[in-house]
Amino acid sequence: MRKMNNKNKTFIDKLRSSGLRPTNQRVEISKFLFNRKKTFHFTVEELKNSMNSKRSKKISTATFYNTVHALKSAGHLKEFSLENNTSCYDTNITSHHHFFDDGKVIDIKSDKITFQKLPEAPKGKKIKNVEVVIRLENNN
Amino acid sequence: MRKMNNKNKTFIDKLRSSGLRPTNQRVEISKFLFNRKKTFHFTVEELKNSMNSKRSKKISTATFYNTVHALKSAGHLKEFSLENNTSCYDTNITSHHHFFDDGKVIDIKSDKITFQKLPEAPKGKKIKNVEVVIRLENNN
DNA sequence: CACCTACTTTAGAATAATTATAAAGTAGTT
DNA sequence: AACTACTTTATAATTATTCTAAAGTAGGTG
Ligand SMILES: [Mn+2]
Ligand SMILES: [Mn+2]
Ligand SMILES: [Zn+2]
Ligand SMILES: [Zn+2]
Repeated sequence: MRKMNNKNKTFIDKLRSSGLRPTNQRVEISKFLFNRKKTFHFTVEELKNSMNSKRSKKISTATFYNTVHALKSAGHLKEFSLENNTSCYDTNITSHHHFFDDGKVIDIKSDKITFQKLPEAPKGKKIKNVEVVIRLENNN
Repeated sequence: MRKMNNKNKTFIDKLRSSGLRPTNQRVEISKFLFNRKKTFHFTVEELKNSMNSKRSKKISTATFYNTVHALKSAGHLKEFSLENNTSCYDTNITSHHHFFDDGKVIDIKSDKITFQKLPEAPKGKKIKNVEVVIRLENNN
């Protein structure tokens, strides 16, 4: 049985609401993802390397994938594809947009982009969300 | 030496301007891609299956990948990632946007979406392009 | 506490998309 | 016809991801 303080509360709740028991591995992952000032973007491989490089007892790849998937399904993470066809996860789950700058992904707050005109959804369909990617290149 | 008529001209030129000699396999691929009324979206696997199912002598996977990559590099195809992290190619190389409806990808003409506000690029950078994806779901 | 059972973790195998390799084929040129 | 460079292809390798099945762990029960 593991002692838990109020600071742990939020990220443990995210596990619970994802249908996951707060085991040690999952708590560490959820803490790493959510117990920080700024949101960020990561691939599962990056997450695994960041966390496991600091640990003696490594967390397995399958646990990273399973935990991230459950958090994503519960709506605690957003997922999108990078240009090299790998999944990138976003701890910022608010509706927002992105700059793609070479490998880097940078948030654009939702209110920084507004539309003058948007098409209607085809009949029988409705719009689930609208996401903008602005690709960057160097000046000159 | 292969007889060629004017109708072949355009898609053979796309091969030449991609640095590819117009061999039989490449001509057939380029013809399949560009010698049609409407533009379309495809994965390499779909392209390979569509073409090879009609042929006795199959074109190899590597030739599909090599040819598509060269056409893409020369700007005759656009590439983007589907939600399952596979590459989708677009014979419509004009700047435009997409509906993502389950597995289906539908073009949105550029003038159907206009912006009221767009963010500036970070210093040292400029905007290469702006692409919008509108995800659809069923009504009700 | 001892036990049960369901859930969890993990190493390793499997899969899927893509890329690399290297041998055999082909075409344009002399 | 012979030469050479480019091309095609089968197959192996790689990468990201998912699956499998065995071993580990945690709550609840008596
Ligand atoms: Mn890939
Ligand atoms: Mn994949
Ligand atoms: Zn983001
Ligand atoms: Zn398109």
